[in-house]
Parts: sequence; structure tokens; C-alpha cells
Amino acid sequence: MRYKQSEKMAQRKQARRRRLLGTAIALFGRVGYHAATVPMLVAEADTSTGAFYLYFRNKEDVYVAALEEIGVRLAAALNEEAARETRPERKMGVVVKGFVRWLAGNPAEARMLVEAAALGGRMEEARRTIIESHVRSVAAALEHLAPWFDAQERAVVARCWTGSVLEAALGWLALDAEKRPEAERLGTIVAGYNLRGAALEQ
Amino acid sequence: MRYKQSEKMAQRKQARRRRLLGTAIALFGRVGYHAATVPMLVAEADTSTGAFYLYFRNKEDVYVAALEEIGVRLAAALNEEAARETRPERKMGVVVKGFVRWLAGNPAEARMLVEAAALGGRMEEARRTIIESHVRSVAAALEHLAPWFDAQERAVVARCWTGSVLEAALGWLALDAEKRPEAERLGTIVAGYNLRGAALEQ
Amino acid sequence: MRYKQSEKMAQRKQARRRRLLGTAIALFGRVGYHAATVPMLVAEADTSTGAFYLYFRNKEDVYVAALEEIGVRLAAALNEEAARETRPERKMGVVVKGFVRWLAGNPAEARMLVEAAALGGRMEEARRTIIESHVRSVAAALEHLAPWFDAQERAVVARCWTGSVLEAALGWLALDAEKRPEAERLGTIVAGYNLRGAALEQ
Amino acid sequence: MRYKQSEKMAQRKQARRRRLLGTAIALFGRVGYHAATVPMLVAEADTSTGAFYLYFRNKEDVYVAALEEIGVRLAAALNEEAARETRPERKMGVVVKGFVRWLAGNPAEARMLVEAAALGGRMEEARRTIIESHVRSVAAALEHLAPWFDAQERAVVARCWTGSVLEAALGWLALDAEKRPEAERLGTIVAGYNLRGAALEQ
DNA sequence: GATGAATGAGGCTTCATTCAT
DNA sequence: CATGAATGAAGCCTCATTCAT
Repeated sequence: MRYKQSEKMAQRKQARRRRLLGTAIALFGRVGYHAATVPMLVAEADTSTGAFYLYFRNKEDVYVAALEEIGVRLAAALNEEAARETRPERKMGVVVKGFVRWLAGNPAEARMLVEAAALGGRMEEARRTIIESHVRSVAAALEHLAPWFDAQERAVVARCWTGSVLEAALGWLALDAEKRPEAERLGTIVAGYNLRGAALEQ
Repeated sequence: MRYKQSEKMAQRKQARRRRLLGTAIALFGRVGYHAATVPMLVAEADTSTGAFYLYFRNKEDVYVAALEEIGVRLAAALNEEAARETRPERKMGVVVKGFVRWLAGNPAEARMLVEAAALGGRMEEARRTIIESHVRSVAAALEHLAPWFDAQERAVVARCWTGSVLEAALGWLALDAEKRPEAERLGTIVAGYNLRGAALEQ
Repeated sequence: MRYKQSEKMAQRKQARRRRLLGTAIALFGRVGYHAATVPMLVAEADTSTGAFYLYFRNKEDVYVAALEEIGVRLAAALNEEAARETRPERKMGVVVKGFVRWLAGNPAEARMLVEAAALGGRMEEARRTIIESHVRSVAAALEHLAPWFDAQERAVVARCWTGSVLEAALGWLALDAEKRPEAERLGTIVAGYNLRGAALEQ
Repeated sequence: MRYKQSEKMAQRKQARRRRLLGTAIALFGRVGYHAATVPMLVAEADTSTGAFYLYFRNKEDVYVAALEEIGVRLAAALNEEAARETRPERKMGVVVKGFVRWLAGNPAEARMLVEAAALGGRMEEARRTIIESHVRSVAAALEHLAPWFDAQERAVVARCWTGSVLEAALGWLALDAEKRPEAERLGTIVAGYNLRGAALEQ
């Protein structure tokens, strides 16, 4: 009996933590790190300040946790995308398109990924971890598909790859909704650009 | 009643304004918008709080002015680069390399260009103006050199172009100085990437 | 999730708000709106800056709240006075005397009532509300007791009534304590003046 | 020659001082003591900060000087009014009406007279001097016309007299221009009130 | 465990006044 | 004499974090 109760409690704790995290992504994505206040966050998550500090050490801490959550979700989305395509030489194009689509569909996440680049400390680091992870997997793929690049070139190319996707998505998000091309078409253009850039096509 | 302001005084005013602006770029580039305080800025520029508010309406205002100054300097650097190369089909490559070199040599400016993307309000707008200006000139060049793209594609491609340059430079700056490739080499790789991406080569 | 706030806490909150308000009246009455600072106020009320902003939006806000509190207290005092006297034709005289006595006994409140006339914005408005309320009740009384005045005359007469009471009290307060006539006597003179002025006597 | 020049100069100095004073009355009357800044004042008077401090010791000093100027102008207006009426028993009524008309026609001056009551220090004192001067001349007149009052009563009655005029004028000024009664009519009502109050009529 | 009232350091900004030109 | 750039003290207010209930 007591055991089950604590089980339930543990579940509730996790549930609340997850709600705080979700709200945090939405809030940080909407107003940015500095304009977001802890009172705001707990009000939107329908909890209390005290509860917040029960789950996170401080504001920076949620931001980092939120970023890590974003990293997990993004990786999951891209892996799923990649798994769907079996032909290795097609995988990369599919992944870029998936990346673009994901950013277009998750503007809060996209904005945090951009903002974190200049937040310093652990937050900038967490952002770098996510980007590097993507850069590395691109670089790894290039090792097989584009053996004509040396390691240094691969690293730079992978970064160009990531940067072009982010900025394209950011520019797209800044447009008025009715002026935007389809997210699908955006993905196709960006994918083409990057595949050519990495000399994997044409 | 109203005496003509002495030449000397006007010059000094301009000099002080410029010193504040220069210090602002260095400071914002080093610690970022939020960590930078007005007292810090005036201490480094060796003036007083009052003087600061004589030249700028508020902190946001200097940031915007600094960004505009960066825009001017960047444009000047790229124009000079472009002017040196007469063969039109080579110009774009030269400009990318110049861009990369400039960012590599001006880390404070580079960091502001990245940070401003998430600062909201007039600051984000000022950043967009700079980027858009570059994006537009790339898109304009593509109109002649890559007539196979339609307008929408040109816009996206130009953004990929800019994004890849920025992220490549940012990644390069994040490396320890001794691990970095030569700035020149970085420029060559990024230029190759973008020229292929825009289908201007190979 | 949301526990009912304990009774005790709610009481303490009210107590602290009231202490701030009381201190504010004393402070504003002593040094005036502009010379009073928030740090002063919280020091005298024995709280913290943060607590102050928990209960009031800003300095102007406490001033308005203090003024409203004054309005309530004044109205209560005058009503009590009026209730004690049953003969309608005597009520007005009793009220003036009560008003004068109240101002003489509450110098901080009196001073705020005078100062607020020139503070602009919401503060001037709050002051007007109090004065108008008194003016209106005088005008209403006159409607019965002095039917020979038309509406316009009544409005002006009521204002004269209020103005003479305030200035008489202010002048009295400005005197050295030992030179002052008894507050009681002051009230009698002012009451006589106003009753004659409104043609209610002699 | 040199003598004449300095004559001219002295005249110009006086002219500028007077312009500053006039502008000060208008400005203080419009925005109040605290909201008015020295830069504002010199801009409106089309001079320089330096010039301002040549003629006045500081901001409080102009305020006091402006108040004194108001006192002079008011006294002049009332004396002229009084001189026009030869019958002594009518003089007081004429003066009240003149006072009311003057306040109605000089809102900036009226507002300063109200504001100064709570400004503390030399400003409050200067205001008191003006009011007392008026109060004293009313009290002096009462000595002859209303010998039934003792000295204490005369002092209070004179204050009631002044207070009712000021508040009546202030209330009138606060009305929308189209809702106001004629200034002339306002004066008649206020005069009647005060004459009856002082038992000089009916 | 949960709550939210309380704290107070520290940032931004204004403006009276001075003084070099 | 006149000018207006420069100074810096001081006030208002925000918000991350703690802790009594």
C-alpha cells in the first residue's frame, strides 16, 4: 500500500516535471530566456514557485533541461525520418528535409536553438552539444559518401550544412504565414542546396 | 544669441560618440547584451553615465547603433573585396571568402550578429536588415548567374548561403586558437560549399 | 494542487498592506510626494522594497491608495458627526465643524489633500473624487435648505465651502502650536462663515 | 560710448531675465515644479543652461522669483480693480470679483499658487507671503467694515475668504471650457458668498 | 510535500549643476 | 559674456531565490 502510494507520487512528480519542461519550452521559445520569469513559468504551468525549485536548481537549469529535451526530440524525429529511407545515398537528403520540416513545425524549439547560441555558460554548451551531435552525424555520413573530403573539410562542411538549415528555417519562420512557401518545398530547396554543397549530387 | 558651435566641440562630440560605439561593440561582443551594463560600458569608454545618455537614448539604442555600424563596416569590407575581382563569375566566391575572413577577424561583431537574432524588438530588426541586405545582394547576383532558380528558390538559397557562412565562422571561433585551420582555408572550404550549393560550380 | 491559502497568511498580508498604507500617509504627509522615497517608506514600515511592490504597483499607486483611504476615513468621520445631530438645519454646521476638527487632528491627511491638487494624473483625480464627493453632498444638502440657489450657484457655493475649510485648516496648521486658537473655536468660526455664506443663517 | 553700451547690455540682461521668468510661469503652470526641467525651460525661452544660472541661483530660485512676480501682478490687478471703485463698502466685492477674474484669466498663475502650497521650503514661504498679503488686506478692510469680529476671527475669516476664491477658481478651471459658467458670473457668486460670510451683506 | 510571501541586490535612467571653450 | 557638453548622485523598480507555514 505504502509502496504503491510512493509509486503514484513518483509518477506525479515526473508528470509535473514534464509539464514544467513543456511549458518552459513554449515560454522560452515565445519570449526568450531573459524576458521569461520564473513566476510567469509557474503560472503557465499552474504550479508554484516552490515546486519549481523542487525540480530545477534554477532558471538556467530549466533552460538547459529544456534544451536537452529539444535535443532528444529532434534526434528522435531525425532518426525516425532516416529509418524510413533505406537507400543510404538518399538518407541525407531525407534527413535535411526532416530537419527543416521539424523546425518549421516547432518554432519555439527553433527559436531556443538560435537564442542559446549567445547565452553563454552551460546553455551555450548545451546548444553546442545538440548541434555538434548533428554535425558529427553529418560528418560521419560524409566519411562514407564523400571520401574526397579530408577530416577538416568534413567538419566545416557539416557546419555549413547545419547553419544553412537553421537560418533557412529561421528566415521562413520570420515570414508572414501567408507569404511562406510550403514547408515541404522549403525542405526540398534546402536539401538540394546542401547535397550539392557536399558534392553528393550532380 | 545662439553662437555657432565651435568646430572643435563638434569634433569632440563625434569622437566621444565613436568611442562609445566602439567600446559597445567590444563589450557586447564579449559578454552579450544582457550581461553588459551601462556602468561597465562607460567605465571602459572612460566617460560618465550622463554622457552615455547624451549620445544614446538607452541601452537598446546603443546596441542597435552598434549593429548598424557593424552593417556598414561589413558592407564596406565586402564591397572592397568585390571591387578587387573583376570577373563576374568569380565575384561571389571572393565575397564569401571575404565574409568568412571578416567574421574570423572580428569576433565581437560576429557574436553580436548571432546574438541579435534572438534579442527581439528593434535589435532583431536591425540584425535582420543587415542579413537581408546581404541576402538580397546574393539573391540579385544569382538572378544573373543562376537563372535556373525561380524567385522563391533564390530567396531560400541566399539564406542558406548566409547561414552557412555564419555558423561556419561561429564554429571556427569556438575552437581553441591552435586547433583552428587557417582563416584562409576556412574561407576556401565555405566558398566551395556555397558555390556548389548554388550550382555555380561543377 | 492548489491549496487553500491559510487564514493566518491572508490576515498577515492584509496587516502588512495596512501598515504600508498607514506609514505612507504619515510619510507623504510629512515630506510630500516627491521627497518621499520608496526606501524611506519601507524602512519606516519595517519591510523590504520587494514587499512594497508586492502590494502596490508603484509609488504613484500607494499615493492614490493612501488618498482613497483618507477619503474613506474622512467620510466616516463626517457621517458619524452628521448622525449625531438629528435636526436637519443644524447638520451642516456640525459637519463643517467636524471637518475642521478632523483636518486639525490629522495634519498628514490634510497636507496630502492640499498637495494632491497639483500632482497631476491619477493622484489629482483621486483628490478630486474626494473633494467632489464632499462638494456634492454639500450641494445636495443645499438643494433642500437653500432652494433659492440654482444648480450652478449650488456647485460654486459648495466649492467655496470646501475651499474655505481647507485653507482655514491649512493656515491654522501652519501656525506655531502655541499661537493657535482651539480647534473647537476655529471650527465655530469657519462654520459661521460658511453658513452665512450659504445664506443658511441670519 | 562704453557707458551707453553697458546700458544697452544691462537692458538686454533684464530683458532676458524677464523672458526666462515669463517662460517659467508658463512652464511651471503647465507641468508643475517637478516635471519642469531646466533644459525644458531654457529651450522654451530660447537661451542656454549657462545663461539660466547667470540669472538664477537654481531651479527653486526661479520658482520663487516667478511666484514673487505673480504676487506683484496679482496685487497690481487687485489694486487697479479697487481704485476703480470709490465707495468703500463696495470695494471688497469688487476685489473678490477681480481676484476670481484674474485667476480665471491666468490659469498658469492659478496653478502655481495651488501647487506652491505643498512645495516646502522657500517656495511654500513665498506662496504664503502672497496669500498672507491678501489675507492681511482683507483682514484690514474687515477691521473697519466688520468691527464686530475680534482679531482672531478676522484672521480666520480672511483665510476662508482666500481659500474659497482659490478653490472656486480651481474647480472652474478644471471644467471643460464649454461647461463653464461665464467668469463674470462665477465672480458674482463667489463675491456674494464671501460678503455674506463676512457678514458684510444681508 | 507544496505553497507563495518576502527579500534585497543591482540595473537603468534622469536631471540639477558645473565649467572649459 | 554665452554656451551646452559633461558629470554623477540618487531614485525607481524587477525578479531570482529562500523559507516559514
